[in-house]
Amino acid sequence: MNNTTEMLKGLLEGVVLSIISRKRTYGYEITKQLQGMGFHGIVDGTVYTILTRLERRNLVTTKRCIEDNVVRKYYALNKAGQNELKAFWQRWEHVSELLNNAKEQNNDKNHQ
Amino acid sequence: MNNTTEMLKGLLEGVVLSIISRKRTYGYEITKQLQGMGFHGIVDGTVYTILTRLERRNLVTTKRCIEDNVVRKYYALNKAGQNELKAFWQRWEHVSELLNNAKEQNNDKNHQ
DNA sequence: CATACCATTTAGTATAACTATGTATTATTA
DNA sequence: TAATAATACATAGTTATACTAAATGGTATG
Repeated sequence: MNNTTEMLKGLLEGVVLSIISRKRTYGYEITKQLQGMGFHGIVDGTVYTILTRLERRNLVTTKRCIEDNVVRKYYALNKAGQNELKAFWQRWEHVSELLNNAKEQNNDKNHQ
Repeated sequence: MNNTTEMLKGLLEGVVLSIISRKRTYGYEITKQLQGMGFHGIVDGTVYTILTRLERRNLVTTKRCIEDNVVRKYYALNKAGQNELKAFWQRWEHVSELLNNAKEQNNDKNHQ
């Protein structure tokens, strides 16, 4: 496990919600998108556990479809998922502001 | 448990390191400082578990002192702790950039 | 026909924050 | 002075999340 893992807790799920909100998609593609967005260490197993969780919490609708000649499980946000995504970004705004303030204070101390 | 808890995982420890780096301090005071910085839900039990962890990992030096007529356990960063703090802010820079990019993409989708 | 890629599932592990409770001392105040 | 609040620390147990690792099966390609 790399040292950014703990920092991703509570964040990765939100990013996955965000990806699904853009267009209906499926696990394997989400994994590739995350990697393309810079989340390099994330493997498919991690994404599938998040998707299972989102489904269990009724934040997404799912549908198995055949596309490009393969069976895929497609995910889309329902209303509760959209609300959760909105709430996630609000939490992020709040928490990242607190962290950036803390970092500022840290810099002040080290440069005066 | 409130819904920012998971988001604080991997962050709170870094903020505590940051607080200790400013001046030698102790658990109870760190708790009050965190609350003053906007981390309102954090209680002393949480802070003490973090401090125990930092000690176990040899990131801090500790010393029991009598000040203001009470016994306190004072913490200070050692060299490893300073390095860890530096690495923590680097991780934060990296992860927060990824998250802000994801948020941007999310906004793009919703406003065009 | 072997290999790589696409696609999903899940049991088990590690870690971190939180809950809840207990202990003990010092300060305040009714 | 007895009760209460505030200061200060410790820790066992709970919950939640990301990760590991292994398994399954289909499709494309050389």
